[in-house]
Amino acid sequence: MPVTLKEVAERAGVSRSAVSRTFTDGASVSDKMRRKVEKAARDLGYSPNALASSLTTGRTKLIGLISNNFHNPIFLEVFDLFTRALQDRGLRPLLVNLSDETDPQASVRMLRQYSVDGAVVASSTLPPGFSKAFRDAGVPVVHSFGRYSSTPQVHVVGIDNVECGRMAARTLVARGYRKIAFLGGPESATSTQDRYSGFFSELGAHRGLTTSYSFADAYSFDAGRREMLRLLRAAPAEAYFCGDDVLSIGALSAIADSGLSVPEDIGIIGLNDMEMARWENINLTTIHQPIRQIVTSSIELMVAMLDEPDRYPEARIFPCSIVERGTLRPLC
Amino acid sequence: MPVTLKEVAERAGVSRSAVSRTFTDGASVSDKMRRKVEKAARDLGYSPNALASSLTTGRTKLIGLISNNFHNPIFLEVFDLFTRALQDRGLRPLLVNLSDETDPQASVRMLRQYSVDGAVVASSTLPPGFSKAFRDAGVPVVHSFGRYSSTPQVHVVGIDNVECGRMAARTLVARGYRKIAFLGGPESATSTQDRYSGFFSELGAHRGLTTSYSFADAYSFDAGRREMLRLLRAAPAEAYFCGDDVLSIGALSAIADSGLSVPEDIGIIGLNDMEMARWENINLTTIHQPIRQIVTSSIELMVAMLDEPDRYPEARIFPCSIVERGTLRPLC
DNA sequence: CGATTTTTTGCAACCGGTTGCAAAAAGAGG
DNA sequence: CCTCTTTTTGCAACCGGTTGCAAAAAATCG
Repeated sequence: MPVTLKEVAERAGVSRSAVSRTFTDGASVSDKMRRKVEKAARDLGYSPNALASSLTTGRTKLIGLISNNFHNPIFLEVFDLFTRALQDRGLRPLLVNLSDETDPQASVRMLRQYSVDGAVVASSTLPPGFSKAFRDAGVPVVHSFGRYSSTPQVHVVGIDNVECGRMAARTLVARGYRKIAFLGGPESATSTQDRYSGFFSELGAHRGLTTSYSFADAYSFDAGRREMLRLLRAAPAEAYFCGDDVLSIGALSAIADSGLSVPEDIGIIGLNDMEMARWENINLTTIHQPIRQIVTSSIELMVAMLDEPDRYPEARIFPCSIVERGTLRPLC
Repeated sequence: MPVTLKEVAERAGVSRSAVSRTFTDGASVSDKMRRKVEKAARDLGYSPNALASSLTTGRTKLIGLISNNFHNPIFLEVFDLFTRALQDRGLRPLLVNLSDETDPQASVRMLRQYSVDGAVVASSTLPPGFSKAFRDAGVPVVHSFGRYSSTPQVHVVGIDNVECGRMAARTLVARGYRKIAFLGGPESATSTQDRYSGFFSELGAHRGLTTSYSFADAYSFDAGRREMLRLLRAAPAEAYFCGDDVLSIGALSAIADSGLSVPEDIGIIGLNDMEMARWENINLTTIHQPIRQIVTSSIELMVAMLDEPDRYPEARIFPCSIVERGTLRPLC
């Protein structure tokens, strides 16, 4: 039983439009009127119904925030950054957990029912087709951490995973590793595929290497640990490029359990540069992904699209860099 | 430019009410009519505007999900569980990040503007007064992980933190530790206060102990690490009850860096039993907090309140239990 | 088959706001 | 003080749905 505009109008003895105008900025109201209305509103504890007004204005300030990764701590930081950035701009995140459901249409329908002004897909695993479905449905969308393409069909903000794969390969080769392996995230993830292809295309340019690969079934500590435990039972490689930092840290845990040590017995390079990577007892050599910039840029793009829905799709790709710590042997 | 009910009505050649009724379950529509309308709707790609209907029905199916902890990985799991549970029931989480803002009124106002059907406060740090503000504003609220009280003013679902403190104290004393300390989370957090008071009230019942305490400034790895590093520079205690598992793990990292070992030199007991706690290279002795049950129960309560907003407030407290692993010395 | 009951349908008002338009009020200028 | 502008205000229609009510249609029954 919240207070309505009509009640405020009656108490202030003015028309409903007058009340509406005092709460719409840019509308023409005299100071006298404004004071009268504000007084009445305060007395009654009125605050306008955002949803009702969205009916006529066509904007809800609701933004769908869609993710399918609720196991990788990096995403807690991502959620933190996204929600703050949205809130700072008066936008509201409607969170969608895609963990099981993966059909874009269901999400699109749901978000349209709630008339979201836009949608942010925050996932390094979903294919471009997923976010495309939003665009097709007329929902402004930006795909954060999505697959890089020189001809993107939707706005993409992220990194060039192929290049990261190459960078990892160059780094391992430079350290003199000859038996080199890729321990990827889920095989179906676009980020896994791209890192894989960059990694092996670069390795292919070098001779005398023994290479192999396998995939963890999720971007999570446990999956990395399990997969590394499995690898250790066979003959492990000299160095691994792990799909990301959580996989790396899971792998490190597995290696420690087996009595082997890093970097003496096995080298590890990760990707993300999450907070934990710099703990002294982890001290992970990794590729830094500029998460804050990606989030900030995604939101800027989203905001721009609110005014200009048909904005030409662009890819914003941020450079990554190697962070040298202690899980690879020194340069020879 | 989404399709509206009116357009569907015109295409099907029926009244708008007919269309509305086919999409409202429990409404009386003949099969013939239903088929006609559904056909037209399908042709046009219509789906009803949830916000418009909320105007008359008074329900948005929007639930505010409020948290101020975006640094503790345990909360990623909490978000995962909450969002799934809500989605399974056709409810939508509107995420509120309280990291900076801490005045309840601002959140209350915002969530009322969006006419949420209810609010879940997921925080072990916010005081009961925070959630009370929602109740006072007529917004059904449940405080998950909130402070236990025998006379709760709002629905509270969680654990008895005082009892957990006692449990930790009993465990440490039983292992023969005499120099015992509390490494709490933020001092202002209700969970910290309760764990502290339970811990020391139990210790007080034993003689010959040396006790001390300090607080980390957040429930995060880094804060735990920093605080333990500080403690190690002075004379550390024999055993620590850490505010929660992330603090424990941060502390373990600090201890490892200092060349000391666990449990030989220092004992640690945590609280939460997060996934990482059972990694073999961490192997943290801790107190298990039944997160899934807390979340499930919170949502059940929320759903019940949607039908019965004035339901008498209750506290649902779940028992915790010690999980013995390797960070305390064996029982003597 | 007609009368009676039950089901289905459409009308019109309403939910809580916004907004184009014209009338009313205020200000400017002579 | 009277015009002419400019600003402020209210009316009424509209946004996309829902719902009570009464009329129309269908079903039941003797």
